[in-house]
Amino acid sequence: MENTELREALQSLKSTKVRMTPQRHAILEFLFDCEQHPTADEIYKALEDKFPNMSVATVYNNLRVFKDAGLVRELTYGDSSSRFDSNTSDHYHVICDDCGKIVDFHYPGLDEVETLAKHIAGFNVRDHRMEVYGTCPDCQKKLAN
Amino acid sequence: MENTELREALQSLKSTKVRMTPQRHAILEFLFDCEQHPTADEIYKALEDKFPNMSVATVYNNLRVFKDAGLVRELTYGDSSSRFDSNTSDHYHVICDDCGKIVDFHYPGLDEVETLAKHIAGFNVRDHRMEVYGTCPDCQKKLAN
DNA sequence: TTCTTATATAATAATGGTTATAAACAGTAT
DNA sequence: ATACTGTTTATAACCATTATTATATAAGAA
Ligand SMILES: [Mn+2]
Ligand SMILES: [Mn+2]
Ligand SMILES: [Zn+2]
Ligand SMILES: [Zn+2]
Repeated sequence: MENTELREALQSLKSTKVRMTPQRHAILEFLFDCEQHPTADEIYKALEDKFPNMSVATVYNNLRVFKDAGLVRELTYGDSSSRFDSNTSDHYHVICDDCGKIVDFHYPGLDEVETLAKHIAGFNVRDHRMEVYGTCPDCQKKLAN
Repeated sequence: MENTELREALQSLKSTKVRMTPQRHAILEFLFDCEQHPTADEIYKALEDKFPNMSVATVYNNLRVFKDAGLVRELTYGDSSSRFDSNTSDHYHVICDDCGKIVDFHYPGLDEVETLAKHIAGFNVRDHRMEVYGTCPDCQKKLAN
């Protein structure tokens, strides 16, 4: 089965000045097929068989294009690499401190928090970020040995 | 009035192998006096009059020492500089997208979120992170002009 | 189809926050 | 005094990301 969301993403890019190149298509396809949340370098390495001459800058450039078009979200974590998420619907993440795994986590939006921040701090609230940290089941098993 | 929390922090360092140096004391004092959430470089610049020869590595080294001792918390934001918070009590932050200002924000801990993450994802949950983003009152005024 | 040109790619250099290294230094214990 | 341990300073290295620029190409026009 073809990926519907990928088709929609390609369609939405057509309506702008953005041209479709084989590299761009492959990066977008990988992102939408990918269940995990890959880094730029992971995307680069995953495609090096198909595009042995692709520059890492091309990956970064395209990730920015996709981000600006609202097709992917960037997840940032301190000094380590950003991760990219083609799922732009509202969801949170649970992150393993040991292996770095990122698991999607659905939870009703924290509207109340945003409202309170608006009232207490006087901010014009746009967004919020929430993540839960801990040890994933796999790493729990490994640690038990 | 002397800063009680600073005294307690100094006391807790004494009980370890950590030695007290003038630089270390000044960095810790600055962090506890500072109402904002300074970057390493801001601390470095704030102390360059008192310690014209201090290395920026000394600031980073000490921030790590304090972090390991549980005296300060590091707030990370993607590719930009980390910020450091001497307030280790439970609180959240509201952050201005325009000027970068970080405002403390008290809210009952999101225990429910942690519990759900544990049940749904099977994680051994350790903690969580939550931030609200928007435009601060000052920047709202500036934008209104 | 061929032409045109704005956009994309690839190769490489630059950036900037942070960390590593190593020599000099400063307390403390023996 | 000497040895020991931890600290500072200066500097180099690291590494993810971005900037630069010459070359290539996608896509609309002719
Ligand atoms: Mn996700
Ligand atoms: Mn704070
Ligand atoms: Zn894990
Ligand atoms: Zn602001």
